[in-house]
Amino acid sequence: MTTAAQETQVTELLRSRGVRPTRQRVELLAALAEEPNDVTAQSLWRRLREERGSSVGLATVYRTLSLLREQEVVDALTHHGDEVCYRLCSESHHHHLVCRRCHRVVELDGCDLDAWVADAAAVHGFTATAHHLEVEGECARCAAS
Amino acid sequence: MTTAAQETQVTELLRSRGVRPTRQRVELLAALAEEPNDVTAQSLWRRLREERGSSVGLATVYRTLSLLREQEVVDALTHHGDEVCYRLCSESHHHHLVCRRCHRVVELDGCDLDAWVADAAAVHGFTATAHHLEVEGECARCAAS
DNA sequence: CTTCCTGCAAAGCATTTGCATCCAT
DNA sequence: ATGGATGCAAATGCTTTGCAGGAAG
Repeated sequence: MTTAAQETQVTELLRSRGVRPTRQRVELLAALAEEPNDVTAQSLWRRLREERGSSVGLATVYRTLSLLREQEVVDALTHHGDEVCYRLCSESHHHHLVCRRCHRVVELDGCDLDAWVADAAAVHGFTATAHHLEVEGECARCAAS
Repeated sequence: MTTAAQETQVTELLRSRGVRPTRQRVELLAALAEEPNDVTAQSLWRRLREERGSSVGLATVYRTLSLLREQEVVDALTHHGDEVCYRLCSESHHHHLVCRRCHRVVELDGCDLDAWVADAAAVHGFTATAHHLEVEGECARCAAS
């Protein structure tokens, strides 16, 4: 459930990014904060309507997620190949570790690949500006079963 | 242009993966081999029809690319976010360096991140089975202009 | 021959957009 | 008040699928 405290926090987050905190945006972000894994726009929309009694429209979910991605409030992942998934992530540079069985996502903080990446890019005359790493594996729980 | 030698080479590649070398598949793979960068199914289809006089259907392009991806003959990339791009790549493990201005793609061979990745995964109880790194940057040509 | 492949057109689906209405400031 | 945001439905565009005819072994 969404508590008043959570709503306030989410509202502040939106304000701090210059995004007007409308009811729908606050609802969406609060719901996203409670998702343990990444979700598609469609699944988040269904959850909002069916489990949270929101009357938000699908188009608004898309518009809001797109806006939040631009403001770097959420990360957009594409590891399932066909559809885009969203996730509320830490603000610092990090990578994702995804379980290939249960799709659980864990954040890998403390990336120290910058030097390696810069070197590899320089070999080809490139100046590296960003990098994205995704690690696929099996989590302990799935490996045990 | 596609030479007879190229066609033979492409045909052998298909045979070696147990894929029946039909005319369309050979045409497609020969065309892909000449693409310097990654292409979408749509753009490859247009090029086949308009610049190579092929009468291949769009559905066949999708079907063939999908088949070749399963056989690991081509790599599927999603760096533009919305559409899937394909590319004929080296067979060994490698990563991609993409110019954010001109979208040129260079392969980064000799990845020695396995140890780093395995360690990072182990911290979270995961067993790493694969990893994908994409480096975004600016190529020398674009940086100069 | 027989099986798999292809082209075409139609269908499917995620995402975007137009527009009248509504809400936050 | 008033400009931006929303909901709905229609449109868009990539990708897949059904099916009759065609090619490969």
